[in-house]
Amino acid sequence: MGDHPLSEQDTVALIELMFFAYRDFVSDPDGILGQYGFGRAHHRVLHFVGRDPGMTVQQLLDILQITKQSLGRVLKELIDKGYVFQKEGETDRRQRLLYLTEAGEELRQRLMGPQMNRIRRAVALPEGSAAHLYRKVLYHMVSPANREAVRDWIDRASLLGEPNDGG
Amino acid sequence: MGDHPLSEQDTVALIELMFFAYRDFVSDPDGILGQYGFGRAHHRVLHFVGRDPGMTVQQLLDILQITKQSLGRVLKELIDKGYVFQKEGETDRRQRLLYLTEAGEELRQRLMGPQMNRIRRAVALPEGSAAHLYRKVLYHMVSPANREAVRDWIDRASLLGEPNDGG
DNA sequence: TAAATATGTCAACATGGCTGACGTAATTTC
DNA sequence: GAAATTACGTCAGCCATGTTGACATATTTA
Repeated sequence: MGDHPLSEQDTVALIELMFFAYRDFVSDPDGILGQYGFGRAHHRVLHFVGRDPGMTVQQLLDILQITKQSLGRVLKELIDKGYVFQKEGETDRRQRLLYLTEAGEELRQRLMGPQMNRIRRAVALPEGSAAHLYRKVLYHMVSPANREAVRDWIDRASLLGEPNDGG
Repeated sequence: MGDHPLSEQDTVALIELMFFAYRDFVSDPDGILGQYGFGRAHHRVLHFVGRDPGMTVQQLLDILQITKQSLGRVLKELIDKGYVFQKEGETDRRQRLLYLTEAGEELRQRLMGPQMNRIRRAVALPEGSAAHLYRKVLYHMVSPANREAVRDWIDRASLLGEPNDGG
């Protein structure tokens, strides 16, 4: 069971579904972002900073895997418009620890809402453990070299646990 | 079973895995594309034209959901470099039906290879019907308004079935 | 004290989206 | 048969977001 590889046809269908699903998945927040003059890059920053308040700029760069120059632009805009603020590190004063303002956390929740609904609907299938399998499959889609970082992130962020949600 | 919604934590983990997985999934072909002076947009065109040879420009636009101007640029490059060619429609001579050249089909296969491997590895889990569930979940990630088009595409392309592979 | 680290910034460039406008050939409709 | 619509192409300019390379500053580490 699950021993022989997936057929060519089924595999191609999954490749294409990856394209279609991601396309629609990221379309959810786009309309909202437009109202603020933001783009997807801003969304990513809001999301990850909100998940791990006090993270360093370097940690964010590692997660996003973009250059600091790319990050710089969107981060500056988010700070200027009052959605993110920085605090000097206590142990290491070179660091500029990242936090969301109240407006930032509100926006983050607003952006996450439709994506959570979409995920929940997609996973709410009759076949029992769809969510578990789906998660496992997506995890194995991540490149082996990145899996430890991703696992660490998910585990850590889960421990931190939506700080502004559970109180 | 699967009755109550997914927990906040689990849902957020899936949202993030969607980001990480897609990021790495599309990274596979990027290196190859660079050798040809192409980008992801070229890949999409190669893929879908190869899946449905003789498709019209408008059909391709509907699949990709981009403007004809955006498509125009990459399509022109693919034609100029000899990976795609056009044929006047027989019943409607306004149409420029799209086909891959041999080089185009070769490149398409080369780009698809690592993604197929990645999908197969990700889906080859002990839990029996992982592939089926994963596909179902991804399908339900597509916006309802787009599901009929996506289902039609997958079904039709599956019927056409990788023309340059099975003979 | 010297080297490495964390961060910021300036400049230039590439990709791939977008809108708006215009043109041509072919088909369809009235 | 004239008019409207359709399929496609193209020019021009704009925007978002990625890139590289270079340089500066403050702080920590060796």
